[in-house]
Amino acid sequence: MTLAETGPAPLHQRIRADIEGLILSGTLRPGERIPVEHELMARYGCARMTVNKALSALADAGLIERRKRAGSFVSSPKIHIAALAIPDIQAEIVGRGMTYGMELLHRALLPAAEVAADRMVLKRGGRALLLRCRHLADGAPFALEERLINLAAVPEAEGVDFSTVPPGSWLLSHVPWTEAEHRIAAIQAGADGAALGLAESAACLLLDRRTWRQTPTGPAPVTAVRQLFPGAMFDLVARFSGG
Amino acid sequence: MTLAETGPAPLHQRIRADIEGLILSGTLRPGERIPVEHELMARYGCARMTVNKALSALADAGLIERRKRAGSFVSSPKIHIAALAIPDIQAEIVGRGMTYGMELLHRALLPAAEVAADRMVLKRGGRALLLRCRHLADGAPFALEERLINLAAVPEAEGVDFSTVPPGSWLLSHVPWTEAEHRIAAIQAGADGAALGLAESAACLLLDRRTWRQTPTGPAPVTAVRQLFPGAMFDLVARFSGG
DNA sequence: ACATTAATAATGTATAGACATAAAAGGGAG
DNA sequence: CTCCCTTTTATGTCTATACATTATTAATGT
Repeated sequence: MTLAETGPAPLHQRIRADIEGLILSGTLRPGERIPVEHELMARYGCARMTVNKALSALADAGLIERRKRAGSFVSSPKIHIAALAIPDIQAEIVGRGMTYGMELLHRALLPAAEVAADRMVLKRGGRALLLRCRHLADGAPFALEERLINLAAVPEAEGVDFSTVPPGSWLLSHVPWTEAEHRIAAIQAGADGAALGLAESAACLLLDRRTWRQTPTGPAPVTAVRQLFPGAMFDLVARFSGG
Repeated sequence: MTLAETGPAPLHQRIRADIEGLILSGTLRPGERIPVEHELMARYGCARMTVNKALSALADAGLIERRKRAGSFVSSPKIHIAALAIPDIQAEIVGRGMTYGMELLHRALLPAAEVAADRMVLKRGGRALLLRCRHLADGAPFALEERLINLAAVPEAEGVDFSTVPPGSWLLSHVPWTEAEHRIAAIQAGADGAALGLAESAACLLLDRRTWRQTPTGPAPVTAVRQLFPGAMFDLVARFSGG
């Protein structure tokens, strides 16, 4: 068995790939019409459902728009660039081929009154767990994290030993979240610079994320994180896509 | 016709929505098994193809994983957060309800030798257009942009009057691109701060983007941009998704 | 006991046909 | 000419069936 042995792709995937190729290569330009289903049926010698599956997938992916009676048309590139926001710093570091380490700097239980309303809105009498930790990649500071966990939504968190388990990784695998709000900003390191080995004036990336989970009585806040990254750059490759 | 009149959704969408709801609400947790197709057929009183379409869509969306002989399982949340990188600053500003303005600060034709290889690799004898401009929102500086356009890939660009048309908007509507590479970083404003009305030490967001277009002889560079945003924050809301 | 082989249960792909739905195009009445 | 109605075309959904693929489980033969 050689590596080149990919095997033949299913027909609907081939049709999809063919058309995708035509669009990405510029042969079919935005606004142009794609052959109607019956034509593709004839061209590939298959049933309409097969063609339909391919075109539906392209439509789902946002590459084409389908209009009844009119046909299918290449959509103009609406760019939803993928990905930033690192949900799991441990996974990110390991994925970069470095060894991960963490230090728990601070841990406290806060009554609702002490939690800033702009970070998380808790019910009266609720409590939150405040964690402050430092992530290390190959021993060097990678990020500083301050996190609030709503103990009403995630009571199990109180018993977890977060001195070895990164809170983000633990939450990701234990709590389903349904909505998140992100903010990204550039700020000067200030007093936090020391923990990252930076000057106070050094520019940092600040990632602010709050997540909610769906409950019968509406969305309940799960966690709020603020992560500070030193000068680090995030590279991301995006492909043309309208989804 | 009232707004509430949504009409009944197609069955496969309803099935999909039902299961998605179970997952997002936490009733079905990551790793748990989803009823097999025959069970769903019975429950909804429909054909297997219909159930299959719903489950395939969920799998495409990354909410579930399907294994032959074993069944379908809720996947653990792999987060591909949507969107950052502002492809069209004009659209972004207008979308925020502000008035857009721009100033072309500099325009030059560069021979290939003068283009830094880390920004764009040009063929011998090729030329690039260098543009430097400032974007304004409601009259205030919004971003500083330095852009290179490969004239071999986009010869028409040489004749365009970029003193009124933002280069990003023009390129987006005239050149199909197929691949882009992004970088994001936080840096201190330095000498550029003045043009943005900032101190030299102020932290800025730097967005670096390079795009290619597919050609018969392989991908050809189209443009390389470097955009500097003052303290601005980008907000984005993401939903649970694995796509 | 162990390796090999067969049965089985689940998903994956595909077909041919049916009816529904939407929008464009055309035709006629006023 | 304009408005309204009908026709036509293309997509949207769904069914019932068939066979392919794959991994597990069970059976079998040494």
